[in-house]
Amino acid sequence: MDKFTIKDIAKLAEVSTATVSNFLNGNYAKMSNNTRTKLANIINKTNYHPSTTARNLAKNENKTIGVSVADITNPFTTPVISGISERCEKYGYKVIFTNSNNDEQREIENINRMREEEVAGLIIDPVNPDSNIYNQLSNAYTVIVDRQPRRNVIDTIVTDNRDSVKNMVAQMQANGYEDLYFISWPLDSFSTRVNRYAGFKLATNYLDDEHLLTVPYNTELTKSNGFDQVLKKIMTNPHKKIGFFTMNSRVLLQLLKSAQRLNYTYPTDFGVATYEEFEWMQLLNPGISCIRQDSFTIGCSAMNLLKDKLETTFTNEPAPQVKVVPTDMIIRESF
Amino acid sequence: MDKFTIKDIAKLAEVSTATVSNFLNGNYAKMSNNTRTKLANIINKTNYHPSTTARNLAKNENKTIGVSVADITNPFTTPVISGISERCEKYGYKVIFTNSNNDEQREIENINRMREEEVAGLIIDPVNPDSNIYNQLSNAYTVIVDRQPRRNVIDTIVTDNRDSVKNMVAQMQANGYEDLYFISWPLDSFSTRVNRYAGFKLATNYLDDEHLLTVPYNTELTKSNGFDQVLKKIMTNPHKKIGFFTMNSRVLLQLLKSAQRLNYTYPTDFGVATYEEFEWMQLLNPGISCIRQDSFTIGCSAMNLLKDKLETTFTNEPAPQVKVVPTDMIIRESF
DNA sequence: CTGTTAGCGCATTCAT
DNA sequence: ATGAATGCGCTAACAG
Repeated sequence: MDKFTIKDIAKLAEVSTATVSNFLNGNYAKMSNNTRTKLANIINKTNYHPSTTARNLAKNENKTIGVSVADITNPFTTPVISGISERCEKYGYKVIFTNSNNDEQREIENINRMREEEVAGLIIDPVNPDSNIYNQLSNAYTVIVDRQPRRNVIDTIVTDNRDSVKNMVAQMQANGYEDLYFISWPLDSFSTRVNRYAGFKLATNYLDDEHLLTVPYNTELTKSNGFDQVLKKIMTNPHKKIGFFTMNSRVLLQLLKSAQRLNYTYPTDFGVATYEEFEWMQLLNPGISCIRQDSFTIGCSAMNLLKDKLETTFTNEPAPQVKVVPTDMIIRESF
Repeated sequence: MDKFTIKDIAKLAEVSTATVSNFLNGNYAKMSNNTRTKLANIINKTNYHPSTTARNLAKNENKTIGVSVADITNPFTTPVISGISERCEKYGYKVIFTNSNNDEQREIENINRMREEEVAGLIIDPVNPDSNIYNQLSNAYTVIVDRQPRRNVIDTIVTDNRDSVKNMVAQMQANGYEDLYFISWPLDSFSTRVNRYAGFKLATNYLDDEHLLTVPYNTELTKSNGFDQVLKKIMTNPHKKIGFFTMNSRVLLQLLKSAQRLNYTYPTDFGVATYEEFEWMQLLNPGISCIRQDSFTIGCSAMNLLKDKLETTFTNEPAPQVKVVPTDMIIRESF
């Protein structure tokens, strides 16, 4: 590629490198209009571009932020990345990505690698938000998205998990559904799942966990995994209108597949609603009521917040905050 | 973060910075075993990490590669990125991402920005592979994926578009389907679409384009856009078994939605197969026969190739090649 | 307004 | 086997 340096430009323009540097940094006050236009011309003609590497070294700063995502194949992730990228571009940051592939060890390595490479800030979609690797990270330069740590030491951007579920389930109740079930992958301590379930309990007032149904994570849809039995048992219990809320679209897929095998249909035999919305849901007839989360906005918010933290100097560090991004409730004909 | 430099380490170990540098670069031959272990200890204890920025500047190299994707929300893209990332990690490259959002202008800006930032190489999933921006790029440091330029000047990794469609359609013919249609977004000059259609014609030997049905790009599934009429007309033509091949999953969605509205079902009223496979297809009953492409491998191959190009010095530049990544044909019950 | 100069953190001859 | 010196391309005082 081009081999021009600031020296070459200085020589061509018959000025010093300092003047060129000033020009590059927009300090036009420090030069005559004459040299300013001359420089502009030369730089334009030579197609010269300052080396970011050298610049970073000299200024001892690095305008790149590092992103670690838990699982890039998770459809939730893509819009988040998209939001982050767009923001970074706008703010003049570069962004480097790593994928943990749901592997906690891998995540640790990735984060460490990025830190060693002196990124200015970190945005993390954590595999396990309660991992203690985050304790070594400073809230001054990192933001967590999606999954929320139990002990909050770092700013976190999450979607409205609890209240949106609560509202949707309340809606189901308003439509006469009395026997409600929350279907989810194992809750473990994933805040997304836990909070969605919390919303469910808030609406239903169930005291125990009898209405929490779990299906195994990442299983083949073609196999029943015993869920068929569970479903069958529930469905043969005829006193009340039965409704299901699924924790995400892949769980919904499990439920529908199971129902298909057992020949149950909605909204006749049961009502259903889900967290998440995807294009393929439009194929389903009747349409599925769902909670649409705005992942793109989550990405944007994360970067906005990070930029603020990076570029403002606080006299005293503010307490870590949790920002909740609102969702849309889409009502269709599934209950 | 840490403020240790190579000087500090040198001082602590009572050696010169040169020795430390040699240690860091694995030139153990140039020092005694004694200083080697001493250095190892100190570096370990101080948690010192050399500055990649300074290193890059000194060596005048930059181990990061730039990736430009046409549309990050395209489900094809995610596994490609995943493959690239994984490879980069393995080979010790960093990777920076940009999203063109299907905007050619934006893509140009992104690519230029990355070039200015002195990335070592470029992997491009192009918005418009025939754009002349690629003429300014050297085949020495760039690889194109997915969409294939008509005039090939840069190495390209694509999925097996033509032959896999040909084979699938031949399969449909073997099952007795005689009136076959290829449904696609407008072909324009997108190589993916063009090549898939070429495969279709190869199998069917249709001479004209009467059996090419196009649906508008990115439309709401809930609207018919006139496709319902087209479908209806075809379906009322009863002499032969009718079969459809859809160019990708989103087009499949269009077809199925339309069929749903008109109350046609497969494989009774028509047979169908599609390019691409996604998880939600498992919901469809009967199952849809499809061509599964290995996007992850495409990403890996792209990075493999790029690494080769970057790290080997050619006496004479080899001619640009097109690498075709094979697909899987999944036969289910949709025809 | 413009030029001189001393770093930024590291790699790399060339001596010793 | 080790060290001193020089430079990578740029920025930021400080002089003038």
